[in-house]
Amino acid sequence: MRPSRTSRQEILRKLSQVFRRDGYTGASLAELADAVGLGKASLYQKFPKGKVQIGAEVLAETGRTFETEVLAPLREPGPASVRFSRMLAAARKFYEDGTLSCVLDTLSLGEAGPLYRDSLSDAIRRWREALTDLAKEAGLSPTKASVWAEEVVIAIEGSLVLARAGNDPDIFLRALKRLGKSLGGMLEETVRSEK
Amino acid sequence: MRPSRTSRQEILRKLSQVFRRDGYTGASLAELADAVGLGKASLYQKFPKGKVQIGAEVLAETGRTFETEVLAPLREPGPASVRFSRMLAAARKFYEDGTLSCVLDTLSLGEAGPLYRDSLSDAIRRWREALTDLAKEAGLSPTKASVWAEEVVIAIEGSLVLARAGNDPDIFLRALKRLGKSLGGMLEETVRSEK
DNA sequence: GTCTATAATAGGATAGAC
DNA sequence: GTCTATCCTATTATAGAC
Repeated sequence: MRPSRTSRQEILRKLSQVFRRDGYTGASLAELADAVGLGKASLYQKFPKGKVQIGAEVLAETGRTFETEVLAPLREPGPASVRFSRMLAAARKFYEDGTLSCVLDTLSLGEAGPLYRDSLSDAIRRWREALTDLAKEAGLSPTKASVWAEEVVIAIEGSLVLARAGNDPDIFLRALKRLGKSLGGMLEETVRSEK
Repeated sequence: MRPSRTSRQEILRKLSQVFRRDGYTGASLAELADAVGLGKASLYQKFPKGKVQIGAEVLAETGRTFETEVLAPLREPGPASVRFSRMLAAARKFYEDGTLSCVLDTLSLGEAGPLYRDSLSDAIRRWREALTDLAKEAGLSPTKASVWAEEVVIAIEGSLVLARAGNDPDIFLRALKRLGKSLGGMLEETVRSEK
């Protein structure tokens, strides 16, 4: 039996919500403790190194969740367009229809940046690589595949920022819809240029 | 003589740097005071309502600067493609080659969001409108112009987030380069679909 | 494991001297 | 106008009871 393992995952997911709403500095230990329904002292029992450790473990857990829920569909069998659509649907859920920010954004600002730089860079790289692999498989040249992957990640991050700043989650949903057509569009262009 | 007016603008620009690096919560009064070379008490002389007022005035000043330095080129006479290129060059400078974040990002997180929502929404709307007007003038339909404008803003904001999170400002510069070709690309598509 | 209580420090804000 | 000094609160973190 391993109740503690599951429990820690659940705790980390609740903690991640606070970081994704308030950023690293804005997430106080009081809020973090409230989010998991514990006292501050109990958090220190679980994370002896305090807030820095909480952030690090939240990032690690968020990365695992993102891999299994959002990136996994890209690597499954089936047509590339379907796999990509599944990733977009999973992203929509992961970002709660544009109402929840990305840790790449909220945990890279200010003092948090230097703390988590490696973890953040890795997460970006993995996301881009999974998309690049899919695009190459779909028939794009390595160069075009890489560019397309970069643009997908940029569009998701940018629309999340604007959704939050403009208090308008629809901009995120619209961006996802357009992305759904972008792989096909890139392939058409490629075909056209080959004629 | 009005030395105070100019001086206040310079002060606000220095203050904005702190908000753009550390976010609202992360920008302490000590740091803000340091940035302008004054004591904390002197800041309260200039901004009696404290940090909330500093943020509000920084946003207003940043908005003015963005209008005159980045958006103004879009409204000047000349070919649309040239005006757009000038906006991109100005944006590159405004975001210091991808090393400085956007206030839309850093002043919309956590507690700052509710405080500055209106100002942030306005800034997004003005940016999008200026781009939409340019695109319509260039020959895009109102619908396509609006979509293109949205995608431009999204790409800039998204690439800035990734530049910061991945510690790789080049992604911002690459995004700007691709945007430079995007207006022409949209026009080509339109022409093709009209055939 | 979780709690109350409590340091110790940092942050926002003000008073009053100069 | 700017400073030093100070206040009050919030924040991070720890000690020790249960």
